Amino acid sequence: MEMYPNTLEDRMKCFEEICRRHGIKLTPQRMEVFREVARSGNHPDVESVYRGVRERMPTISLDTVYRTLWKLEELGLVVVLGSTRERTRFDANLEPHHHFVCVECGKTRDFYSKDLLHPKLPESLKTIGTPLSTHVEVRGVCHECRMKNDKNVRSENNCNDPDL
Amino acid sequence: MEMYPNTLEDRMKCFEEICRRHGIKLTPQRMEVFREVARSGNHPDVESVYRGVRERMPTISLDTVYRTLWKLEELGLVVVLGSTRERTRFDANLEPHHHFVCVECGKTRDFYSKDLLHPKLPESLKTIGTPLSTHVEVRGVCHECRMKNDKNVRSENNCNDPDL
DNA sequence: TTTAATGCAAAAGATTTGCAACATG
DNA sequence: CATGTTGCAAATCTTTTGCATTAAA
Repeated sequence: MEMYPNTLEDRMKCFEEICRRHGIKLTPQRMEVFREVARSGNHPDVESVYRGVRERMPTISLDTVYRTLWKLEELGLVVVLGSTRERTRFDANLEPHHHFVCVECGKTRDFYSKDLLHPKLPESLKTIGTPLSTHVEVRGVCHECRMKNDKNVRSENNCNDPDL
Repeated sequence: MEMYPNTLEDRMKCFEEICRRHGIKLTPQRMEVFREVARSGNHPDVESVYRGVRERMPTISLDTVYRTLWKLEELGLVVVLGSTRERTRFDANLEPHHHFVCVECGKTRDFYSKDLLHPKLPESLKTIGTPLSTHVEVRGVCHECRMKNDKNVRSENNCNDPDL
């Protein structure tokens, strides 16, 4: 049974631990940026984080906030909501469907499943609102990337690889 | 049993029908932009659509593509992938969870469900790739907005509403 | 003929980058 | 001390807007 840090205090500990482990410097700016995201349950955007941190640290710059947030994501300490760094994309497929997103190449592929269109939602949702539709996003590695990776692994170990 | 237009031809028909129904002018630019999205299975971004359309219509401007795509979305003819027009947002909650997104106010709230973390995925996924994790996004109306709406409806019908 | 849509150019936003000064490990 | 990090300003990239012109219904 895994445990996740869910108090602000635990999250800060986890943050410091991981920075140390990665040889990443523990600067006051980083601590404040992380604290700001960690204590907010609201999925803040960059501006909100910036505003929040500035109250305690008025000299911090916006680009440091950007850099820090991406660094935190890289370290797996925060997660990006919605479609990450990508541009807006459009889909004319109106048939209800789901998406498989490849974590390597970022490509999104459609798939269909009747079961997933109306899954059993938990009771706790009742306290939040009235559901209208459900969409499932599966993250994974697509076969295309899988094959590419296999090839690269081979290349690393084999100096006779014809592709080199 | 609903039917969705899944051939390019059907989609074009549907598009023309809906434009007419909404009194929206059927310009060559709009037709080309829609055709470009409709025929591509790749969830193209704005630039791709622009490039694609320009091959047949070299004078079209990028802002027309933007305007048209948003108009198509408004008409329900295309769907936006990922987190729409919003900014990037961050989340320090690492515990696996799902999101309830309010279609009115756009706010995202977390919810938890063990069942949804490992739902039964369809066979068809095997042809796409190897799943690592699953995330469910429920769209609906949150109670907050629901109440706001109720109030507005009341206001419209009641000139004595104390809030007016 | 009326009204909405287009193209252009400029503006506005969001995010990134180069670089010198600075702070952490 | 060495290296990674910061702040600033400028650059870049994406998206939106005002306006005169044009085209659809």
